[in-house]
Amino acid sequence: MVSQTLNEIYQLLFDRFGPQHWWPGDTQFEIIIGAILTQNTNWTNVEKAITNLKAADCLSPEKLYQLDITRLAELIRPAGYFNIKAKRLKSFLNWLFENYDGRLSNLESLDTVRLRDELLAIKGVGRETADSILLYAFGRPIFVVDAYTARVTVRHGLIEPGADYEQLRELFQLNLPEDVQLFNEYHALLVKVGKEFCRPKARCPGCPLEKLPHTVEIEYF
DNA sequence: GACCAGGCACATC
DNA sequence: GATGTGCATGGT
Repeated sequence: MVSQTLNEIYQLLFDRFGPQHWWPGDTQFEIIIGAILTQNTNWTNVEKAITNLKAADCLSPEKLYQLDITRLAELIRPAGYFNIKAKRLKSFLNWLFENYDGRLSNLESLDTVRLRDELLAIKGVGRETADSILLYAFGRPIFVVDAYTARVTVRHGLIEPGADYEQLRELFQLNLPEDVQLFNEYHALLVKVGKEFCRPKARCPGCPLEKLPHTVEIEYF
């Protein structure tokens, strides 16, 4: 039973690592900015960029909307891909101001499917970024998939190699209760175990999931 | 010095 | 629809 295995994995991870307190961020807006900045980037680099934005007093929708894009790129430089990410942050803010008066509170009344579709229409916001925003900034019951999610589930035979993003998201959403706090903690725990043990092309001694069957050889993923 | 990191858009086939 | 490439800093 898939749901049973998913529950077992969650318990093993939670028992080992405990609560992860995600998303690291003080405000709804900071969470959204972090979600864009962390694309294919280590979180410690994102923290430096966010620190710069705070020091420049630019971490609000109004300030960031008005900030010169060249200046914005300078501030977020430590997060890498700074030119493209400056554009992506601007495209989010342009959407917010042109359609919702620059107010995140105006998004709360949208249903989750509508909000997801609108986020995905923004250049620079893909599935993982949109779903991170939905779950961690808006508290919607959407399971966030990332490279770690794929690696762990493939290695333990829960899904076939090559499964796409939506298949992975359905694996969790259809086999777990629709619980925002569970989705929050589960995704964070998968990132934790991915960073510390379930790494590319590496065996994982000491991994909390070590005793579970591995149906896919490490070399393949 | 190589490899990796909490992706995405775009070109090409 | 699948695959390849550019984007870039900082830690291991």
